Amino acid sequence: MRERLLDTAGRLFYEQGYQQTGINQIIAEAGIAKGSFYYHFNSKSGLLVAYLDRFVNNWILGADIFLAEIADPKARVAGLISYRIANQKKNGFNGCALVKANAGLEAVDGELRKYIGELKQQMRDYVAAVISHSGHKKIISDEALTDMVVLLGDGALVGTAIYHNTDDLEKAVALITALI
Amino acid sequence: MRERLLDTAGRLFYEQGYQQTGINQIIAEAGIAKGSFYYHFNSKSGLLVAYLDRFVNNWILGADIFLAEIADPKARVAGLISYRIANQKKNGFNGCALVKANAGLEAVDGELRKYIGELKQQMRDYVAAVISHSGHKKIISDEALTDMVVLLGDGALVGTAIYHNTDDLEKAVALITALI
DNA sequence: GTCTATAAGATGATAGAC
DNA sequence: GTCTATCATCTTATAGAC
Repeated sequence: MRERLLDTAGRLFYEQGYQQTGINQIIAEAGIAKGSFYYHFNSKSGLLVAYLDRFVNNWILGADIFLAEIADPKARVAGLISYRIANQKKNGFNGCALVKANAGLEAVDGELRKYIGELKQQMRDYVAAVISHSGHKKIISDEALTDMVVLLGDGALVGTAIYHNTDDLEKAVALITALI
Repeated sequence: MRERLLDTAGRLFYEQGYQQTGINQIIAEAGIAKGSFYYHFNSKSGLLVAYLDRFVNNWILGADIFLAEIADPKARVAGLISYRIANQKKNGFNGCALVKANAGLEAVDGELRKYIGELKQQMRDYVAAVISHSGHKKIISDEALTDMVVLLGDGALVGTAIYHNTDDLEKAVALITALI
């Protein structure tokens, strides 16, 4: 039941946004009563935290699987963006789940925003690890390349969420490929 | 009155997000009755469109003023990001208004998302114009540099909205400076 | 652990007086 | 053009039966 709620809520949060998705819709689509929902989660924002946590875990696990297919360690750096392209094609071009969740919070809620920042840092650490094992051309430093991949990736996902295509992500792949 | 509503709503939309801001709060802070609000705007999303339109106009006007202070046309390319740093410091580190508004819409509302895409294109055209007059080193093409500036800028604003600082934007300045 | 019924309040929007 | 009063609906969350 808890898993079913997380699945349904995750899908709706990502497609519609956190604020746009009400408890009523979540329980209706999951086929679960309201009382049961509040047995498993203490509040709507508690559900959001659980969802974001699972999202980042799955993102890293999925990246491991995706990059394992790429033999050349240099190509894996560009593969970090290709992975995002694959994710977007699979999940409806709604951009980054963390960014979308962050935009759906009041400016007041610094606690939750801080937590999102920590999750984002986990993703950045993963990117940095891939780059450190890549043996790239060192046109720019490891750190600068990490900035490049993270910032270009996030910027391109912004375009993805607005235009509902992967054009910007493909531009990002081209820009990064020239540097590795 | 209409201007006062736009000012108040714009500030609240940007600080809190579109969905988080109710008509009641807008009219309370603007000191205007609900009936008067609906005399000036036909709906809440009508107000959003007017606000976004004005935002992009002001963004371009502000960029003109900001870049006029920079003598070297090459330095103006990096100045496009410095401009965003100045904006964020002035307005509370909430990222890009268009991105934030887009995240606050249902997936269903394709019409409004398309309009946001057009506004975003106006900003990109402005960036492309600055670059075409910059006489940069041509390490990469005009088009690739435009992608770079737009995507790095948007990506860095994502970090700004999450961490409430300009660290990522300053990294973007460094990356771009190395290319011009 | 799941359910139904309900609470208290906020939401966007409208009607009609002045 | 601005106001007050009101509408139906939706929101998150709780109480208590089974």
